[in-house]
Amino acid sequence: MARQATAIKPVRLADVAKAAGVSHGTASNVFSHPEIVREEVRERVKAAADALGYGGPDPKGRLLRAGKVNAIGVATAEPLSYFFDDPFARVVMSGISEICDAAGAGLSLVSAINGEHLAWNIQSALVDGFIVFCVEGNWQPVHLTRERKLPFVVLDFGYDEGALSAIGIDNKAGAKLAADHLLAFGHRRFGVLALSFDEGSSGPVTALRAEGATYSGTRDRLYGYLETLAEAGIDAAGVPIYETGNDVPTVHASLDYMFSLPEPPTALLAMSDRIAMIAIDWLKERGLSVPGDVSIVGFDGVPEAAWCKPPLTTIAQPMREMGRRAARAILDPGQAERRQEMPIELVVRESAAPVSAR
Amino acid sequence: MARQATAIKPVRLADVAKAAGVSHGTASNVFSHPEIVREEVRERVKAAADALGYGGPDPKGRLLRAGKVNAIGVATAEPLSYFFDDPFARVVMSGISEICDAAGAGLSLVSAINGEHLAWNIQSALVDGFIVFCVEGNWQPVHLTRERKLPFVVLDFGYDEGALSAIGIDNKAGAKLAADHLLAFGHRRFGVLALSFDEGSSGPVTALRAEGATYSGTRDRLYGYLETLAEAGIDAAGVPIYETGNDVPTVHASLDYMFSLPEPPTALLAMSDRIAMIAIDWLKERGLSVPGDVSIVGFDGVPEAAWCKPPLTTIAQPMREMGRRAARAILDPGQAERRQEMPIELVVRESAAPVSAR
DNA sequence: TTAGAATATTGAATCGATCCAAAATTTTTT
DNA sequence: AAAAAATTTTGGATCGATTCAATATTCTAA
Repeated sequence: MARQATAIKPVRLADVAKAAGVSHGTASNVFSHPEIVREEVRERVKAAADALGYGGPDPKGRLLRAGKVNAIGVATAEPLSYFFDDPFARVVMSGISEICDAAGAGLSLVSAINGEHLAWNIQSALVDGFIVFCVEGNWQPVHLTRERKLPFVVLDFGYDEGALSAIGIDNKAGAKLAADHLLAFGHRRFGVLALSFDEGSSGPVTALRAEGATYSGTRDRLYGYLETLAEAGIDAAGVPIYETGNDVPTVHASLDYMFSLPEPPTALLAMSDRIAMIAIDWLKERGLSVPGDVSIVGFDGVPEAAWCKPPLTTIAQPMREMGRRAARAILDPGQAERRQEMPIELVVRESAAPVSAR
Repeated sequence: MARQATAIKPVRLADVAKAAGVSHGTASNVFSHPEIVREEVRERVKAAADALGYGGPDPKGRLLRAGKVNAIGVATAEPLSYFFDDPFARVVMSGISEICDAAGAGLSLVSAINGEHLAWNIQSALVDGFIVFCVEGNWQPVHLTRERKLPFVVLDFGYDEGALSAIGIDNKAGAKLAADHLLAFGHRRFGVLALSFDEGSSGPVTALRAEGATYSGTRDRLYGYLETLAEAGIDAAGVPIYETGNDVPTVHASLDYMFSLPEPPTALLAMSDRIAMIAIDWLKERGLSVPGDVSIVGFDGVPEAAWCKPPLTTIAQPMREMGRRAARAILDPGQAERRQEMPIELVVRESAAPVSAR
């Protein structure tokens, strides 16, 4: 049997109907409502379909009439591989999948690094609604998606324009939790390993940096840390803050900076688990023990954080549940609330401990 | 601005045209070929669209005319979350993503645990072609996909019906590589931790078990192991073989079995990295050192295998490249070959070492 | 001013199905 | 055997756009 892919002229339902000597209405029924057509006719039509190599009703045609695609779109401005590589995204996607599976819905991933493609891809995506991964405060996909006038939910990683239906967390409260935990262990010398405040920037900064920040998540986390420290009587202005790009080189740079200070920190507040894990590796390589010499608390609650050495104490977002909610909001758009704030939680593991006696 | 999701009556291009007092042909051009319509008219139509809350040309309509969806489908009979959770799948997906990104194509994931949904989802997926993850030798999605008469490629994890375009590896050759490696270290007492030969079966087996196996991958790997051992003068009939379900309980059972034998193995041939990693944990818990007391070689080359303790020696499949090829085959169906056999490679890490002197 | 060229706009045909009211056929009832 | 009821089949309308040949309009040049 030769490959069929090269079929020059696709067979249409009408062709099958003609060949079987029935109306197209009947032919359609054979495939969509077989129970209402007489057996004899049904067989004849099916035989004709087989003979012509008909691949079943083309969903393109069906779709137009049906209206509903039965698929939810997930959009991001990151490359598509983000969905499979990024630990955070993966857990969220897993939650989304769960709901799709239960509803028998499909999942369409839409992305593009290059802006032009992104626009087109979002405009032409065949979906009933969008979940937008608004990573790194890039709002373009949000706007594009909104244009489609389809149900959509923003998975908000630091974005809070009131007007849209978003699912997010209280970043400031999360940061407070982290700082409180370290404070309770008696730490007084802190360092903040921040995420970007604006697209692509990095380097040592002061608290003022947060003011005009594009990424409100970063800003809120910083405020959460600093306010908590201040309440504990620590001079927030003296706390070194370094803006990293959530990648190895900038995190290394941030640590080079902090540990060359006259009074290096004994406690590190990392705004992501990724940063924290990179930091742990760096510290171990420098012969500093975690949490013996330096304690560190991450942020996000990525699965990897549980396997790393030592297991990372972190602020966990309910990622899977966020995914579930987002998917439900699309599949059942009626009851989407304006904004859902999910609870965060301090997950105590082994990377933070009482300040050492030495 | 109120939520739009509840729009009772979606606005159609024709409505916009009417409101703007132009033909629908012109209205269509405003969106699809704006350069050929006079500026004044263009603005008028756009204004009308805005006023009516038109979300842009509905891809459902456009699609029917255009023919091409510009999306590739990935189908499996596993739940959707498989794509985000399974380490093997993730790497393959990452390769697929790469090509989709480059081509500006979307990615539609299709699945269903329940067979009925699967059929429907595959039949109604809006895609230009399918990549089928034929895990665990479940052929149903393959047949369903073939029915669509679209380009499709099977990512073959142990399936080799000649008639279809598949991408796979030479399982037997891979198994030989693994066995040779352990043989070279002087091992003479082996144990085989097999994958299933048929849907859901497990337990201790003999080489005969492979004969009628549904899963040719499992069969070929077993033959590869056994033949190589036999060539080295080892009595293949004396090698314990245990069929596992690639999960913790059955792998534990397999180890309980092997290590209660009078002459427990010093070298383990695992048919998947997952099995190997579960085995390593089990061995360590029993106080057996790897590779000091027991050497083990995995199969697949999953990323985790590099991070585990000790890092796993394994037979790597070029998963990412398999994904890339599959995606290319769909996007450019002309030159899909019948079957592509990808090279496998022995990745030497630390889980296998010379047999200990004791 | 006007013929001719260049540019814009129109509207019918098309994509591939499903739906549904009406017509045809078969079955049941009287 | 005719009428009534039930079951099948038909074919036109529809979903929402794009395309393209034909027509209308505007611009240029004489």
